Amino acid sequence: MDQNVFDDPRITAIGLLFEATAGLSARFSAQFEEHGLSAVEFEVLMRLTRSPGHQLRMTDLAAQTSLSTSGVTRVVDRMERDGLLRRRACPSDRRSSYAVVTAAGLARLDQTLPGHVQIIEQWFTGQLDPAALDALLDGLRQVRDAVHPGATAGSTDPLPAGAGDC
Amino acid sequence: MDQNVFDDPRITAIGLLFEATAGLSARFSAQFEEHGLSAVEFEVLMRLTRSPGHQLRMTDLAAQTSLSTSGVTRVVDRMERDGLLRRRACPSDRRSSYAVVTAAGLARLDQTLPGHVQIIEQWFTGQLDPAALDALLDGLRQVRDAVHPGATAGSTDPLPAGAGDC
DNA sequence: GATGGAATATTGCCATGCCTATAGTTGCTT
DNA sequence: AAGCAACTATAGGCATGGCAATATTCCATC
Repeated sequence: MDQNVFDDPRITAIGLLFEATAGLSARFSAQFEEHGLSAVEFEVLMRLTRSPGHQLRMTDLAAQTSLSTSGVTRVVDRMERDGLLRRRACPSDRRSSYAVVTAAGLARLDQTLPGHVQIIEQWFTGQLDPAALDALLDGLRQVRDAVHPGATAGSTDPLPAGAGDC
Repeated sequence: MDQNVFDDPRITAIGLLFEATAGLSARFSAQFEEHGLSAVEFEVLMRLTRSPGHQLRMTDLAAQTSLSTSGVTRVVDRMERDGLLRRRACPSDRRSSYAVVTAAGLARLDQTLPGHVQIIEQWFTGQLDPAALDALLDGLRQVRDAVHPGATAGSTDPLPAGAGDC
């Protein structure tokens, strides 16, 4: 084991990426908690709310988040219990069901978003002058397009419909 | 709930960061699994191996990873069972114990690292020309320094000793 | 119109890891 | 020296979420 491996610029680079992301995640989680949400619940709320009709099939929601389908079942269970979502049967396909954001869910997201955006501004976008930020985002976009995990959390991607026929 | 919120450039920016990171994480996890490691175990192995004597106190290991102290107890349990680490009592302070990387642990890391670095090169550093990469890393460094979560995964930071007196 | 394969959501079982409580040390203060 | 607060590692209880199995529904093919 060569000690110099740790000084490899690639190791350093990936370390920077993960440390920056982890630091931001921690701040987000703390703020979500103030509003009674977990990071996953916020992610789900964002994805649903920006989808047509504020709804998605369970499968599509899983594909667009960091969760498996069973994970979606469970987080939707919790959020339905808390009144943030409700399930709606799909009339044209009795296998499917939709998760729909309720008024309470929209209100919760409304409460949470300003602080969320403010944290992004304070610790991320606001840390860099506009040119540096553009350069950073261009680089990230290129990496994201390359590694493309489907569509995950942040929701930058064009929406792959999913609301379909119901 | 204003639909335009989702087009806020700050939301877009944070989305890019998290999607890129998530995509890389997924590739890493797949490769770690080929070598019988989880992401956390790799993180622990990296942190310990780059520390003086290939060892850290449990507390320091927790501070330098994404785990709590009880999380460290449990991951060290597993890795000790698998022969990758062993515990060593600290003679000068009977409260403390060290996690020490074994020869098998070093060998496992040796097996894993080349592929890991290759993935970084293929999907991250190699995706950008040198100037763009530098710009990206400068931006990340600035964000990391601002949000500074202590020392986490990637291990870019100078080491806060921790091997101390034993 | 049957039938078999694909799709969908859910559940059981399990691993992981956090929070809190606990027990053992240490060292400072009186 | 006795007491006490801080520190350290661990264990119990709990929440989360993945994988595999399951039941239901759809659809294409015969």
